[in-house]
Amino acid sequence: TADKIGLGAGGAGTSLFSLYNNGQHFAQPPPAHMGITPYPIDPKAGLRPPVYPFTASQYSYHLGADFTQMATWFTTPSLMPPHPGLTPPLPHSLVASPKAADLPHSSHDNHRHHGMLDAKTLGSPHDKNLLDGKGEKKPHIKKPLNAFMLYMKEMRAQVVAECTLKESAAINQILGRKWHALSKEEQAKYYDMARRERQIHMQMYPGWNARDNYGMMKKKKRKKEKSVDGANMKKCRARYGLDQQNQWCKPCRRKKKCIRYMEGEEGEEGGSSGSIEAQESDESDDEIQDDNIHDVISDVNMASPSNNFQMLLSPSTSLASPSGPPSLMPSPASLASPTTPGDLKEVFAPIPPQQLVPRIPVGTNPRDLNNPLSVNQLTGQCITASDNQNQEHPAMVSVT
DNA sequence: AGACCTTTGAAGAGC
DNA sequence: GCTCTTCAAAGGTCT
Repeated sequence: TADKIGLGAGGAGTSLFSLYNNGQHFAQPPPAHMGITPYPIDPKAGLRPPVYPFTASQYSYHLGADFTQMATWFTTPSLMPPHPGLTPPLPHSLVASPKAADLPHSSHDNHRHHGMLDAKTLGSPHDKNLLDGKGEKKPHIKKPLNAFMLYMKEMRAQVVAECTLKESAAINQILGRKWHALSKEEQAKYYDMARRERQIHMQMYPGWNARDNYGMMKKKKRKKEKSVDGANMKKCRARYGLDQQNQWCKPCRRKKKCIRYMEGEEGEEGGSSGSIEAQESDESDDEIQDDNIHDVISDVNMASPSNNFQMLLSPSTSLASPSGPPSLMPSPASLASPTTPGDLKEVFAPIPPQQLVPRIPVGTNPRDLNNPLSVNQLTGQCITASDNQNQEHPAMVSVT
């Protein structure tokens, strides 16, 4: 049966794992430049298990308790590998989620290791994703993971372990910064992995199209579109760019819905919102000033995230621009043209080395990474509880 | 229960 | 060719 499903010990001769690692074991400690501490020791369980979710165990083909499920799935004609003689390793879109595999209290840990298809990945007969409009089964084939997704899978556990943050949104921000901090060579490793994922995915599902999965999140999209800061605000931004903000309509400058774009939308939300002039002038000065502060903060983050500038006035919202680039770490693109509007100097000041910034207890607002206490804004590293013990300045924490 | 948040990259659609 | 949109993972939080 193993041969039948293409999971023989030899498989294609070389496991994806060994391909990815050029023969090196993947569960090595990460490069020192990542600044990751060695695996902490769990007093109860001893050494932590390897934090890489897709180490050898995931890319070699252990047959365990879920084997029957795998066999059933793989022997489904429509899901069989396209070429009988081809025995491709499983791409990430088909292997077990570490969530299921790494459950600390799993009743059969030894059998639920990585590399096995789980119900979530495969979809159960009751999974609504498997049913098309006619009630017929339609397997949901997930997209192959891209380089960053592979990196996230690998590094998430480490970041979570060394950080008090637990929310994925916050963790992902850290991971995003760490990703940018990787060397080209390090990133190339993940790009290569992603490329192989796509190749294998393509071999297994020749007819699959990314478009097939579209619509899954349509609900979300519709809800987002209704929000005030929807994509429409990008219209003037897209049209004129950040360099010509004087050309933007007033609502756009204030992160409101673009009235110029709304002119083209017949009778939708724009029609009931009153005239353009009214929209441009019917708010109080206080509101405008308040908005401008938020805009300034947001725009600086977007226009020059690399600047060595510290936000001294924080908007009430945690992140200035959900769709903007990473605002706290330099990005390669932003390094090329660091600009900061001169009129922002009253709001922003350069951070001298070792400047003390107000400390807020770790975990107060875990999602707020503009909050310097959650993350070292220059390194992307978490500020841990132990960092948060500046005796000289109990209310401050040093940022280097 | 399910949407949201947040990240980057791939891929498709539309212009 | 460019821009925009969607979806991959994750899990705590919110509705």
